[in-house]
Amino acid sequence: MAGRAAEPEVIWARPERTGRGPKPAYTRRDVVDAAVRIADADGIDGVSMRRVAAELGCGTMSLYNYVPRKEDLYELMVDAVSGEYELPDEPSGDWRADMTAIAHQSRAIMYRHPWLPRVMTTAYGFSPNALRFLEWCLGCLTPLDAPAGLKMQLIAMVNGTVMATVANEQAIAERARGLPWSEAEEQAVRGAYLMGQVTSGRYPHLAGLLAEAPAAPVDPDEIFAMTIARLLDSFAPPTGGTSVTGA
Amino acid sequence: MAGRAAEPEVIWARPERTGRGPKPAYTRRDVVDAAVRIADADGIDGVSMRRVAAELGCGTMSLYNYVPRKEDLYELMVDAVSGEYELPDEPSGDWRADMTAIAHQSRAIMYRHPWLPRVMTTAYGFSPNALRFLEWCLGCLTPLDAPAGLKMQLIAMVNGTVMATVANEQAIAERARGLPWSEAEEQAVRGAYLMGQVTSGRYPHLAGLLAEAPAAPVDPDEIFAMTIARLLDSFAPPTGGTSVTGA
DNA sequence: TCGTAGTTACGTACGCCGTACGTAGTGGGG
DNA sequence: CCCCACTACGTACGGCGTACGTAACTACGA
Repeated sequence: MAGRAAEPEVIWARPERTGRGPKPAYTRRDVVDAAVRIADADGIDGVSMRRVAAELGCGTMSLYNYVPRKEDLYELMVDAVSGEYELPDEPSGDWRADMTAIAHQSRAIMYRHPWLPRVMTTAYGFSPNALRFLEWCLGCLTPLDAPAGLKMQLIAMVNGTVMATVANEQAIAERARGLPWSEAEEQAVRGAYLMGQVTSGRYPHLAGLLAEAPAAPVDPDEIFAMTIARLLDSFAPPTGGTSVTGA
Repeated sequence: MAGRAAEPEVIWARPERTGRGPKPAYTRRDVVDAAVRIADADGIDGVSMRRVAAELGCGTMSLYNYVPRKEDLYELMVDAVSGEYELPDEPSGDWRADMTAIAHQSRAIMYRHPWLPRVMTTAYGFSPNALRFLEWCLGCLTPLDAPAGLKMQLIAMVNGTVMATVANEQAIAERARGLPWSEAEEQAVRGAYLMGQVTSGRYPHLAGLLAEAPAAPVDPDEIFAMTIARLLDSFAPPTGGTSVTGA
């Protein structure tokens, strides 16, 4: 008989081995790493059980000894890259600085793994590294005098904002994968349509915006930093000093 | 010969009909509505070309007369439900009120169509209704004295926040679709794992948070309203009056 | 010590999926 | 009026997730 029956369980609670039987050729981590490599290279849709097995050099169905369902593989992938956070031993005491640093780390991780935002909308939960991350964030926020619920909101909003930002920045690139034509063609064709619409006169405000835009070429990093700063301000306005609202 | 060759194009620029030949049995809108009905009922993964055709009562391949690729169907679906925004003829003049109303409409739409957040991370672009929405938002923001780029950031952040919020609230329900067990079992099993971890002592801050939580049962609507208010504050702090920071 | 039960490995097969391609029939424009 | 662009759609291909069966292997209880 093959792997155990499908029953309600969380992948994190399932032991990788029980001790009996032949030694497995790989570890669960090997499988996940292979999947992450494929997703980084070819996008998340390139991750199929057959492809992962090929990458590993084993039979497709052998994977089911390590991972009960593909959904669990996704969760394991998210957890694996969540392990890339480098969290100091102790928070600095400046919660704004700590949260800003965390946000930048999140962004860097999502740039390394552009499939993350998409997968996280379905396969995100309280994985070990998610708990580690959450615990760290709460630690950073101890200096902030606020009820626990508010701290959770802050963390959630920072995360959500980073996700939305990166997803937005990389939308075209990610979408272009597996299209019958190139990314450049896609971008050109979409840009042409947008221009046609805007110059049609039906969207005066939008036209005004686009007319103004080229005058101010923007730096994504700067925008990101400003966005996060503003977000943190909204939870605890900086005591005196200049506002970040203006440009 | 069947439908035209695959070439770079935007679905919005492709005419639905050219005039020649027999009258189509359906409209592009019929196809999209059928897809939306299925997604609402069975989740986005229930939307397959075969299923949509069955819903419509036609052959599978007939759909390709209306929609060149499935990806385009997704974009059409997003645009269709984006048409559910009810936008007055003129902004009220109070941009905070207008943007708050928009955010609540967005949330309502995403509750009606829980698949939206997931699909929007890949299939979102400058569709007609997206342009209409954007134009409206920019109109609402004319009273706000800020550079165009900042207004775009504001709009993007409000949208992103709504998406992240709803996606988070509905994560378990959406994930449970197509699982080999029930949503209740899923939730129970995940809750049990979480409890086990938190009570292990490895996550003191998190434990403290959970100990505090049941004392303050939360109203999602209220949290959402507060989050949006805070977000808007961060772009233009209310002139005098109480801060919304505290709970 | 040894049988056996639990495990690993993996080939085969089923029912889905998106969609390329071919064919038949229809009706508007030159 | 007739041609041909167009609609409708059946068939088929290559891919997917994974249920199930079989064979080899090894740690443990008797």
